[in-house]
Amino acid sequence: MIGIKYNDKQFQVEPGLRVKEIIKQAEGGDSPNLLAVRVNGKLSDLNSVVDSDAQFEPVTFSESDGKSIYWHSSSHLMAAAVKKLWPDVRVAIGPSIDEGFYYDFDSEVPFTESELAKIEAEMKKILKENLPFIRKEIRRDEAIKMFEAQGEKYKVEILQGIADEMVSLYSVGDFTDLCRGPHIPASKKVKAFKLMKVAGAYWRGDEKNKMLQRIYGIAFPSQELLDEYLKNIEEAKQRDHRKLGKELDLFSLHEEHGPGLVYWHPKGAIIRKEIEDFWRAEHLKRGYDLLYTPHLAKVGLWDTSGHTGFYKDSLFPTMEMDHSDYLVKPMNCPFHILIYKTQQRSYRELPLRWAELGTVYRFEKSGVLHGLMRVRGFTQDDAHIFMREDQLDEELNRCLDIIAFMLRTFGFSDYEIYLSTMPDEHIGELAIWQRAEAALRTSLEKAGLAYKVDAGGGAFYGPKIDIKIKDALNRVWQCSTVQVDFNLPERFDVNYRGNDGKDHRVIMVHRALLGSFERFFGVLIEHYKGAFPLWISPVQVMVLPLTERNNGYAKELVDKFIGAGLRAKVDDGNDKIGAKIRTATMQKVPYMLIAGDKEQESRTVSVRKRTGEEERDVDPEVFLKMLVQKIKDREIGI
RNA sequence: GCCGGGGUAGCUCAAUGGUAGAGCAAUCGCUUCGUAAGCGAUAGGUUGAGGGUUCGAGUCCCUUCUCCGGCUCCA
Repeated sequence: MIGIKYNDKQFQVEPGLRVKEIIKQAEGGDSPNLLAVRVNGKLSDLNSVVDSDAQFEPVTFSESDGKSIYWHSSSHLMAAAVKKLWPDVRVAIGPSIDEGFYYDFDSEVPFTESELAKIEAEMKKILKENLPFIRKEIRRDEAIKMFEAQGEKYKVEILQGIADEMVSLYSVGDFTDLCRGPHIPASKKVKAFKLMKVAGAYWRGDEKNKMLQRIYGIAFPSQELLDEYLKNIEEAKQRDHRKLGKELDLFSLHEEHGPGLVYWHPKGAIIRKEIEDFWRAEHLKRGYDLLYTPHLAKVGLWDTSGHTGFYKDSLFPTMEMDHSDYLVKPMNCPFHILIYKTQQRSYRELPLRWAELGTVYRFEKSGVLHGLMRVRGFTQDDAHIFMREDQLDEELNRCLDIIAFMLRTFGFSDYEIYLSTMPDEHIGELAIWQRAEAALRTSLEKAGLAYKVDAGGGAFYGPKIDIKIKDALNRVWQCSTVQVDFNLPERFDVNYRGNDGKDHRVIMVHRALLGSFERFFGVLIEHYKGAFPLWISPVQVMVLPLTERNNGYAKELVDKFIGAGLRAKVDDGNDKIGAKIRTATMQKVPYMLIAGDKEQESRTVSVRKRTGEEERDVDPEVFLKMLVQKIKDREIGI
């Protein structure tokens, strides 16, 4: 007999029993939510056999390991269905992902909607049959032979990269796949699923390799959970900045006149202006100077900076004028360096913190453009800090502090921070890298920001911190960045005169808080679903006269608010009050002031928020003062 | 750039290879109304562009631009 501990219950069983049988004994029946177990902390199948003392912990869908097992098994089931329908299709890999699963197939048949429907139907059959997942361990060379015989060349390639002598296979029905596992015990555990989309994906993620067809899917233990998931996706789509940008008249793109180039409409432009004003004021407060630099420079400057070499593919082509070639700037840094080098700099004047809202152009590949998030022309809220090495810690702290301040002001709390360290190919001494990485690390910790380390993910010229914000569909976009640069100071020979009378190399830090105005605007639109905080709302107050008789009083009110520096408008159109409210609410105007005969008589207003709350008999003067204060405080709520 | 799917009125979408339509928005008129859509009329199109097949193309074929979803990339 062996000793088993499950859910704090201790008991004795025969050796050689399957996990699920042991648990059945322990629980006195089936545990329908159970997907797998941890045996002494290690994930294991319910079908596995136990012959020694062990401690079991249940794994269910409610935890992340449970989800990944569930989705991984679902991907096997999908592959089983595909192989049944098209035996000639070759399978590549099929993991679980953050939300759901995918499987990559090499198929002559292009998978379209109708194929997805067929696969779904076949999967349903497989689920009904309740086929068990069976694990088998065999020698690696035997596995290679087996997959070679089946023509599964991708599996063979994977196996050739595995060092272990023994590998495990999982079979479900007729479909056997190379897999570490664990898996759910049988196909019936998957209650509700949907194949979401099909997309191309390169084998092993390398664009030189063949493009495979990747089918994405999602699965849940109940139809209700699936419905809820699909509903959430629909709701997220309602937040898409491209849709809201049109509906709220914020910006446009004109593909026929240049993809990836953004036109800011009046309502978008006023938001940008507010953010810019705030940004500039905050920089001046924090010891930055502001710069303006040109949009073009002769090719020679970009040869020195290295852009014509390293980043050739993303530059707009040269313009020739009077026998000289010019390039539109993809970055601001070289210009700031040129300004730095107009004088012999002393150690006494460092650090120099130079900020610019610099508009740059990069020729991004056609397939990567995405609304405001990935564009070809954008304005970076860029700054370069030139400093002595002994100032590094202090300056990085200041960078992180202003980043945290900015993100907080705009109401962001859901973001990911990465510290990217030295890659294999790099320039600069190991000592200075370590020094800079340690400085970045301590500044993050000092700012109280949780971060992940992306080992080897730094740029060749220095380590960096990236902050990524999520969009409505959970895609992450980089906004803030702090990068230490050992490269440009070398290339441009950027120095200062030290107190020893000798020249020393400056340390240069690039940093952006918002990243680009375009991307940040896109993220803001989605974050607020277009219902912006009062201080950046394009129209802050909409006055709605009830009838024509009240137009005069309404205009009087509007003038009062405009006079106090607010953005107020009147809707004196020929609509009923309900329609006017509907229009203003859909435009996400924070406050509607309803002015009818009663209000006009008593010199009051009726206030309605875009959220639907109402308040009658409000003194406009008091209301105005309250709004002015909220704007001054940059309050996020209204 | 690659794979798949799209591009029809300002917007959102219809239209077995056989007369291009609807709703919203716009314009004009009526209506002057109490907290999320008042009524009627009018106007609006080289169906992304170019070529081809056909008696006939929004629809089928080719080229091209571009968008969407991914992949690769993102200094």
